Amino acid sequence: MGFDDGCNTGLVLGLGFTATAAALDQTPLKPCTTTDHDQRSKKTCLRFGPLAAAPTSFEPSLTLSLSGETYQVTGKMDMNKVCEEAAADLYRQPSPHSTVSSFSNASVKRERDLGSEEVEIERLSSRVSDEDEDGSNGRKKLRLTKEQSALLEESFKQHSTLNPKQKQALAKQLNLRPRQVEVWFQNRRARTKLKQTEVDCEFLKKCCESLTDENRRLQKELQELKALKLAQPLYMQLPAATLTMCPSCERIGGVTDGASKSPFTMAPKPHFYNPFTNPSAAC
DNA sequence: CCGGTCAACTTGGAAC
DNA sequence: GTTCCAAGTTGACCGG
Repeated sequence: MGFDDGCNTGLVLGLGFTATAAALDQTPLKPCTTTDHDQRSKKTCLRFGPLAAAPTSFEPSLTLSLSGETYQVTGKMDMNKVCEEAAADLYRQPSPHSTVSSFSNASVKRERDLGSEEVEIERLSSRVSDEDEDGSNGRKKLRLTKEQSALLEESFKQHSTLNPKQKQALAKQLNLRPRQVEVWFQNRRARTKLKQTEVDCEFLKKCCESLTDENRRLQKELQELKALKLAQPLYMQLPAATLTMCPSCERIGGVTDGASKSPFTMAPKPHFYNPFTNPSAAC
């Protein structure tokens, strides 16, 4: 049974969630299933806008209305700060060890995707050989050196995506194949997004907790107001919005709607007396 | 041995 | 058709 069932008190309790319009209107929070994008997997995910476009502030809100009077409670968290802290976590350095690796079996598609010039550069710049020591074609794990990682991170800070020219230049500078640079950036963006999702998730959890608390508090307040209302005279039990005062005779009028005979019935929409547009509605 | 990390891969969709 | 990217996966490697 609903908690407001059977008693038209005119009290309205609302739970809301608003975000700074400028931020959210470009990147709406979009819960989704991966079936949007990928029908191979049944896993679900929460997708948000990219890091740079993440909402900078959410304002969880809880509203309590008494016949048109609205009390609103909002909470605010600084997303920028949270994001910065999360990003800082990502900049740790991998421990350097062997940089020897092998070419993995490059796909036909990849060969096709690369321009001939790029393929040539890859061949020349690769630190690895086409063959493993034992002649097998299994892929070995490449670990980037500290310097390589640092430079890639530095570059990523400047722009999270690379155009072909930047990719070539960076690859040359790092003595890596352009493909490796490309893959590193792809993986780096994925990590950033993952981290951001975790941060967002934590944030939403906190919001949910605070709103639950606030909801509990307002429910209690609502019960108290209802109890108070029952103790009042009959005419005062009418929702405030349905009461009109005639400015000339100063008499209180009830609901004029013929469908609502009972003084306890709520008007579908709160009706406010406006002396300019609605002269003496009560009479 | 196991779980975490990360480079490399595959696939599919969007933009051109 | 080509290219780029996101999402998901694989497999090597490492530390506990």
